[in-house]
Amino acid sequence: MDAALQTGLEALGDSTRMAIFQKLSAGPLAVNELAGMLPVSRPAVSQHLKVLKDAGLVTDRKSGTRRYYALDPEGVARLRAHFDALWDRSLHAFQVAAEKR
Amino acid sequence: MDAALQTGLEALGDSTRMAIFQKLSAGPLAVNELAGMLPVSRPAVSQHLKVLKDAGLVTDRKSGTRRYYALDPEGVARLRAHFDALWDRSLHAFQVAAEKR
DNA sequence: ATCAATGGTAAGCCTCCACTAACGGTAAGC
DNA sequence: GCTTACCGTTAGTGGAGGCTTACCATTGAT
Repeated sequence: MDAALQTGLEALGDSTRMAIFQKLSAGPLAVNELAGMLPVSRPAVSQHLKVLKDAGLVTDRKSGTRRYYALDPEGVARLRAHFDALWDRSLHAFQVAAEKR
Repeated sequence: MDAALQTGLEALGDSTRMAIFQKLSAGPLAVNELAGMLPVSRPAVSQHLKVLKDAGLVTDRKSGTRRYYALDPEGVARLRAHFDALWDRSLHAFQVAAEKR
């Protein structure tokens, strides 16, 4: 199958990680700020961010004692391409089946 | 948040369900046929199909003793729309952040 | 009516993983 | 120096869910 697609899916499959992703889609945020918006502790957020970073969906930038996380547009675009291909294949197959009638 | 997006994500987040989705993208299949292609038992496939059906990604059609499952183009299109909106928001936010520099 | 084929469901097990608590580490301010 | 703020990591735990086994229902064939 497609490893990148599967990795991205598993990364966003968890609801908390998806929430983090949504928050970051509004702009960069520090770990504490993220933890303040979510019903989980700060270490949990840290761990989720690690997963998102390993999946190439997020980048981090250190600023003083704080560390800001932001979406990685390259990783997002790559994942989007995989999804688009998946949708196309799926809907194309349905189109063929419909015409065969 | 967006419940439909979250439901669809959790549905496809599992690797086995994703595999089922991929198989069905080639055309309708019966439960036994799906189980034969996958390293899990038939009941497991049935349970996964139930989840996919509840998420609106799959439809079932009874034919004799067999039950054929197929992708639901409407549900797929709906999920795709949510994803597209998510990508757009994400990349737009990055664009804004880049111009602000 | 009996049997085979197909599949949905229940119960139980077991693994995985999300989460917290505790610790250590680094940077800024006093 | 000391303290405060912020963060990553580890160890341990609890719960969620994926899987199998067993059972039952339905359909079609003999």
